[in-house]
Amino acid sequence: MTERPRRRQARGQQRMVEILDAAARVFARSGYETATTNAIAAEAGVSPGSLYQFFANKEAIAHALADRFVTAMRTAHEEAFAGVDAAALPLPELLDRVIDPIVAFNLANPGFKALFARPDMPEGLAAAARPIQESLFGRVMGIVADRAPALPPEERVRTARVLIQVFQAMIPLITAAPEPERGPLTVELKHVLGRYLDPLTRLPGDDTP
Amino acid sequence: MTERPRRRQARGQQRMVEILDAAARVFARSGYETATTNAIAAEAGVSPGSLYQFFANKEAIAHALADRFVTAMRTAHEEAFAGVDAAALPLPELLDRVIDPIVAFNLANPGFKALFARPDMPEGLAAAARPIQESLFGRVMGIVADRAPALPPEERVRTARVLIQVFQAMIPLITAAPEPERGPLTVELKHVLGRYLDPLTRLPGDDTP
DNA sequence: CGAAAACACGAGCGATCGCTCGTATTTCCC
DNA sequence: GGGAAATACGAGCGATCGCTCGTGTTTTCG
Repeated sequence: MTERPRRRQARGQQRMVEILDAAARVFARSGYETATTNAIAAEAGVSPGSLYQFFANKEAIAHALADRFVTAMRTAHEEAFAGVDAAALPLPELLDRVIDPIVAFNLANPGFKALFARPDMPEGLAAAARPIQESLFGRVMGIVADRAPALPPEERVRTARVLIQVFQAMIPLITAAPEPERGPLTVELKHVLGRYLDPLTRLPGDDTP
Repeated sequence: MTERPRRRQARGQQRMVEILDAAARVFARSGYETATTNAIAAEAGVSPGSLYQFFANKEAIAHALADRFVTAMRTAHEEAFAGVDAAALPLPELLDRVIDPIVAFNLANPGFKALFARPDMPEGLAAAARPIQESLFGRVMGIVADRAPALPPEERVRTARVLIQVFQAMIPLITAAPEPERGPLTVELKHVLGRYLDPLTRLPGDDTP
């Protein structure tokens, strides 16, 4: 039933990397559905037959690419959230610390959104992305809890959802913008999130500036 | 070269409406690429041959659907922006007046996002949606200009872009949410936009509450 | 009424795409 | 060196899908 995994040579592992690189480019250009496996093979400089020596089918390619992205994303998240004292840091600094690495990740991995932002994403792909989404949700929840401890849990969930949604919405605007516009747009993103979050961090009746 | 348009009977016009209704449902379920014309025909209770009596090809169906949505959207926008004195109205009231009708439109037209939010949208479709996007952009620009006249034009453009992007990002969160969550999420949307916009409406040094 | 146009049907054509298979070459390892 | 496994190739199979076409029915209109 299950085919035993084959022992990859160094050449083969290199090919797999090349194929995934090519797939990322093709998916970014055409989207998942429209991209053809033969086009991925051609982009990688490989025959269709060779491609299927390494990946069982099109979805397996996407899945391997997803795993690679998820790993890179996890690293970016760790960089973004590690050692950040959400309760003590001034809000602007906190936003800088958290947002800049994740924006940088999305700029460095242009295929990422093309693969994961699609509504017709196969279930297997969504499953691969879910742990990283939940991890992100947990971290944002933590920050909200640290900075707005008086907020009821239900509203805390809602706030975290809104923060993540707004953030993810601004990413394509930033990555698609020409270079000189990216900095100001990132500043605007921080304004949106910061001004949304700021009033929640004050207790009722507290009017310190 | 050009085929002359045929004179539609009442029965035919009714069929076209049914086909577009069916297409909206199928597109909403599967997305544009994955949806098959035979599935649309079946959903409409019509043979594939009949479908092509009314629409030249798949893209023509999407285009007609786009036109329908664009018209409905224009109506919703007019309802949202007409007779709103952006300079005089308190910000919360302004947000209520503008946001509620557009949210209602998106709730009433679930196929809309499925057709227009896709990255692989054919160019013809994007062209059909562009006038309405530009109209929306112009209206938001007007509001920003009314409420923050001191803002340099360049920043005004950026602000309008951000407002629209954030708004459109929150729409799927609201429409996908179960009913009891929609109200609170809409309130959050207004908070995000309101708090982002509020500081821009004050001149430097103005600290009225 | 009668002819022309519009409407309706559904089998199947042509093209595309994911994927296979037979074969040839390269690498590993004893 | 030599056999096995891994890598490489590309023509083409099978399935799917957008769309056509031949045929038959209903509506319109003079």
